[in-house]
Amino acid sequence: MAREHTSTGRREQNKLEKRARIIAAARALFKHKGFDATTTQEIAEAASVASGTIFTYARTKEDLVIMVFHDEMLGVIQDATAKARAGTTLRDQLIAFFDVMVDYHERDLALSRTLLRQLGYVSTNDQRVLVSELMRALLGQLARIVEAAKAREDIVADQPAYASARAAFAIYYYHLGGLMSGYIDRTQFDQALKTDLSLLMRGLE
Amino acid sequence: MAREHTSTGRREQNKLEKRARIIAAARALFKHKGFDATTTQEIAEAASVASGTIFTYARTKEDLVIMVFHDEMLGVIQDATAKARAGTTLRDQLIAFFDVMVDYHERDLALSRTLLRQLGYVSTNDQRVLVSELMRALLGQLARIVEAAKAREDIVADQPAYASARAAFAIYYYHLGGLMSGYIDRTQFDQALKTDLSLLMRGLE
DNA sequence: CCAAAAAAATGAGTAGACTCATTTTCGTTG
DNA sequence: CAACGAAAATGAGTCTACTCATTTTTTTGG
Repeated sequence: MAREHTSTGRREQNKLEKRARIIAAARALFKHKGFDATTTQEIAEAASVASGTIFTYARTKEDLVIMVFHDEMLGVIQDATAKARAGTTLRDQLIAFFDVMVDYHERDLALSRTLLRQLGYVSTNDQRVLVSELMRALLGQLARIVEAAKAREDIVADQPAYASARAAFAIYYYHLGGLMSGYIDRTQFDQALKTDLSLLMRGLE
Repeated sequence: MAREHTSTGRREQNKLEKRARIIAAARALFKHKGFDATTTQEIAEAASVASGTIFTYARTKEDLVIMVFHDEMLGVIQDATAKARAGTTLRDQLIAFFDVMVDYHERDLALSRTLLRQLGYVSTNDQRVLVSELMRALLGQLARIVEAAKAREDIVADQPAYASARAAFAIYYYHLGGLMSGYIDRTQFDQALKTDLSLLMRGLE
């Protein structure tokens, strides 16, 4: 018999459960002891699998960070979207959106730093898929916000919403890196984001 | 007697020479065998120092990548600036500038990937100093290009040049990450950069 | 239900980045 | 210049992420 691609045989079930246990264990340990101080052995123990099993689910220890974030971030994006709705101008909506994201990252700096590091160094295909999914969700929401601004004639309609969302995110991402690496503090971050997004709104010409 | 801060006693000389040897050895080995395949032992041997000595000059193996780039990148920024002069509009100048940078990164993808990774994860103060210096040089040149565009009334003069340079760089940096991580190819990169910089020029409003 | 094959798990072993107690080199001072 | 203290170099040892040959579990086809 031909199986569905996403089958629910015992094998698939076990894999899913085990994967969930590993991610949960990694999340708890990373938050409690920090990324560096947590060993893959500890994660394996906490997840009740052998040490080698970790590496059939994540090629590297860093991959685990991406997995942990993947789940959480989708929720954060939703929160950010909700918060953005309150704003009146597109610029304020974008700032409100990114504000929620930064608040999230500031809750666990060390871990977010590891995430940012990993986002710029995708090594496996599984990882690429997870990151792509996150980025699609994030840019999709931003593009929707931009579309709404077009509809109410807050901005001109002749620019593709997706490119606008991307440019805004690029600006946010750059300053987030500065904040996470300690080049600037939160006040400077807020200021820089405001300045540069205003610039994007008005244009240089 | 009070010594100059940058003294040239034998001790300082030795340190500078040794540092130069280590960086040269690291550069040669990284280019020849790749970052991962090069061991710190090999670098130490090639530089004629003991294995432990490496770590008095670089806290981690990744720090070595920053050191290697620091020297090279200053030259690349000069080349990029020269190339940018040929352009007629600010947008074309920026594209020409970034073009030189990307060409450079494409010559050794694996190493540039490691660099990008490290740029987002500064761990030591020495590293922060080197990166800050690079960024200052880069954004400084970009700001000068923007200033020139203001002078010839290519763009309006009421935006701070530094913020404009920063926003343009943020857009470049975001797409560079996409290129280095394999989410997009060079053609898509060129297209996206063109689109998003045009957006920055014209503004959303 | 029973091989046989395929997929997944296991954990002892390996490799290599990094540490640190000790040794060596250099600068200073009387 | 000799003796002392400080800075730098050393390399044997540690720690841990990751590998891989073997074992266990699951599926499949007859």
